[in-house]
Amino acid sequence: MESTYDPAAVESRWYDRWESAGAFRPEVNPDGAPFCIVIPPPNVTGSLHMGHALDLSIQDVIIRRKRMQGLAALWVPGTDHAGIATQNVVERELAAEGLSRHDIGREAFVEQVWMWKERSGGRISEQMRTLGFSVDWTRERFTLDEGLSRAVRQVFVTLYDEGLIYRSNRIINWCPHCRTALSDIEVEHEETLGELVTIRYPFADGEGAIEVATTRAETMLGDTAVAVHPGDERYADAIGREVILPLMERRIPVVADAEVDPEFGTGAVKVTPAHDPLDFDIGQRSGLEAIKVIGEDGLITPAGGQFAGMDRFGARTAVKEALAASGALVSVAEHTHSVGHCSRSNDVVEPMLSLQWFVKVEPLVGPAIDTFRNGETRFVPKSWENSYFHWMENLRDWCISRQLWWGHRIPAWYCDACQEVIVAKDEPTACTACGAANLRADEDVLDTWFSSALWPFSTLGWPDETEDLKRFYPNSVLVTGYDIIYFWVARMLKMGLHFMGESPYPDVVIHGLVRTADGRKMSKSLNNAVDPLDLAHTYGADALRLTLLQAAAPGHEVPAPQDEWLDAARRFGNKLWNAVRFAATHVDDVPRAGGYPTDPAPEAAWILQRLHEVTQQVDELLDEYRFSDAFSTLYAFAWSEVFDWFIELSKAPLRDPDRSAEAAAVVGVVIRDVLKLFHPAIPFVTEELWSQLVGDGLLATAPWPDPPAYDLPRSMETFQELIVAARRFRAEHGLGPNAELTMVVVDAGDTVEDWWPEQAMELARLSMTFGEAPGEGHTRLVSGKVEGFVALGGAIDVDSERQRLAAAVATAVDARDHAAAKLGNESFRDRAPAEVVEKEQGKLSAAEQLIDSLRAQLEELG
RNA sequence: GGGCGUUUAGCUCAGUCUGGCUAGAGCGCUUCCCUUACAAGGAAGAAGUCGCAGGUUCGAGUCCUGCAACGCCCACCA
Repeated sequence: MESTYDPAAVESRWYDRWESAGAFRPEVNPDGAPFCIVIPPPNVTGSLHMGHALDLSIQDVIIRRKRMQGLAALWVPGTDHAGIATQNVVERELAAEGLSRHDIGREAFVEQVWMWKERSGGRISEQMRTLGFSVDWTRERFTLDEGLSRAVRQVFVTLYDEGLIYRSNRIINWCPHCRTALSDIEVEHEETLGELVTIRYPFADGEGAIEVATTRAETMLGDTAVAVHPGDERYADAIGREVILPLMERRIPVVADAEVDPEFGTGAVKVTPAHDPLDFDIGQRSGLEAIKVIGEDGLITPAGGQFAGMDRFGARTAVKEALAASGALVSVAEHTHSVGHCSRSNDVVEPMLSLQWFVKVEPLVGPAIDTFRNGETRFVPKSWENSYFHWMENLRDWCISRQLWWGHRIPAWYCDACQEVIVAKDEPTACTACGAANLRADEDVLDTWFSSALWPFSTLGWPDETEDLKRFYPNSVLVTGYDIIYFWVARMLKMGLHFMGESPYPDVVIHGLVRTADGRKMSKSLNNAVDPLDLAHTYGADALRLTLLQAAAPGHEVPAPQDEWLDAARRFGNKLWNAVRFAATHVDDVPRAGGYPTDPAPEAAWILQRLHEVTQQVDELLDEYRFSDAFSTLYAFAWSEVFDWFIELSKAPLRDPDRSAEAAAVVGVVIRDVLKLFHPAIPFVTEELWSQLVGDGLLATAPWPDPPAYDLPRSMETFQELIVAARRFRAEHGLGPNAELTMVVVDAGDTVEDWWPEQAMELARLSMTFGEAPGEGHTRLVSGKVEGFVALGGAIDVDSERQRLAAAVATAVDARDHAAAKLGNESFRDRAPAEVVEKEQGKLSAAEQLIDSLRAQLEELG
């Protein structure tokens, strides 16, 4: 073995071996209970970002541990066709050649996207392999593959037949850039400083006027009424009269509607039913015409009169100027309000009347809430329930049709002869109503999230009754960032409960988003994103994974990996490497599992007991999805107990022919279990080291450790003896911790001559400086047998020793006073639990003793 | 306009649910040590009025109330 660990060389050689051994298939544990995670499918044409690296590292820890625990662990990989995102990418490519998708036509365009998908779609899976994620590639799925498309059509048709999918003319969010409708959550609201324009609408009978305010002046071209609150006395006379719409010179009525807030602005609102949801509702109630003045292209329609053909923002200015010129403009004031932007193109979204397909969500919401209330499903951390409930209870129907070409075609056909709408899984040959043969297929595709919502069961083969579906639905846990709870998690729950009758998973683990050092979201557009593959290249995939896992505390945002942390994680790999290198020179034949000694030497019993405790702790923490705590605990145990302590303690026994076999066995077993415990987090280096130390099969499929507990009387007794002896020794010689004091423990019968001078170096190696007490300073147990001490040398720095003692006295006095004050408090004595009072008394007397001894030492120093 | 989160050492964060040894970790910093798995290492050490103000309690970083700063989410503020 090399003396330093080279991640690049090691990491490149394991993934293929795992895969070809079938290690990631649930079939490796044929008798195990099923355990299943489906991957949140990344965009097929994208590449892995830091958020994926975190999300997938967490899932890999879960799935690898379950696999080692003997469960039939399945992690289903796959990708999402990502409708708008992917279509935009290919359209940009076309644009570079001066073409639009309309130039080449739908069929050719879709073919081009497929080609693009074939070209670049492998990138994600390549990156996942590089980072070591143990998914079952034989079960890989794509949201647009044949099986999932069948699932989508089945769901659509069923929901349509149940009346939960309908087609309707309503106000939707329209992105003029993408030229498609969007759902509510694809709109991002941004606080924007705009203008509040107040306009005077004169009454048609010539007496007076009514003033209305708007932030979108151009929409006034489509006004078909002015509305006021029915109880608003200021406008009681106005209701039922007509006003003249400036510029358009149209007579429009003043109507009453309870939704109008009399407190806002003038209390009168212009009504544009075709371009505002509230206005649309008012229009419905008052039977108003809806005039569409902004088109799908973002330009003013012919209905906009003289402004027709103008861009919507240009029209806003032009309308204001025209209003000013005609004297109808009352005022223009600065006004901050939130403006919707398309989450894909960032273009300003236009509310617009449009004929679209919707999912009626109300009947689906109840079960998706109850599943949490009755404990069938839970969020980890639980605090997400509140916002989830609040959000679910205020849902509006989900607009699912998109005017795109890349996606699942909506399975609807229209008969122009009799206006029949036919929704079916397979294309009908003739109208089911009138028998006409010429049916027109719906041009639109479905929202990408429609197919994602089916992912937990569609990937397992639904609607077919496959073995996988029976075995792995419900899944076991879902891991995702909070940013797609509404997009994805809520919809999976609704669909899973509706179609499978069971929650898709009992646990929903929500982690934070990866933040940059200054706490901002990482994003390509802000140009502050760090490519995880770059970091994996520099520090190793293991280092990246460990760093992310140590940062992932539940309920918190995840700070982006910083160079120092990554470096620390890489150094840990090196430390492990060297520990195994040491062990491998002393140990042969480490068993795959078991091999725990029944009557270990004291230092062995100590580390084995710690191994037992730490394994239990780590198991508990991982069961609670507390990855940061689990791996921090493990890291501290491995480094400061196993490497710094235990390996040092083992050196003497390993050299002693009588004890070396036993010591070697323990070293082998302990380090083997450390490798096992770390394997889910850092699979590459541990697998490599497993091959060096154990060499029996793959670590990836080795059994999870379950080390037994040990009693520690013998070693603890010895440990105490050692400390007592050290103290006595120092007291006798008037030495404090600042003394450069070196001591060793020698076996019974040994004499100084036996050890000195030939063994001087060895003694120095084994010797340690003793602190004042356990926990203060460091004390090492060098041998199970403590018989005496040998001083090899020593000196005291009187000044610093005096300073130290003085500070120690002050601290001890504080402690004593603190304890005394507590004990002097009557209610403390009366009401605190007895053991607490006892402890306090113990503290008091310990402090007093300590003060005495410290003062004595001070005096000795003079 | 609602809701949520955060505020603890120079930096990044645990600890708060379930109140109890004089508050912890990593990194950084100071001193010492290149000795046999590892200098990409080892040993020792300094460093915190736990955001502010009240309250409950024998006892508060932890529970309650208010405030402040920062961040996030939701919302048909015309």
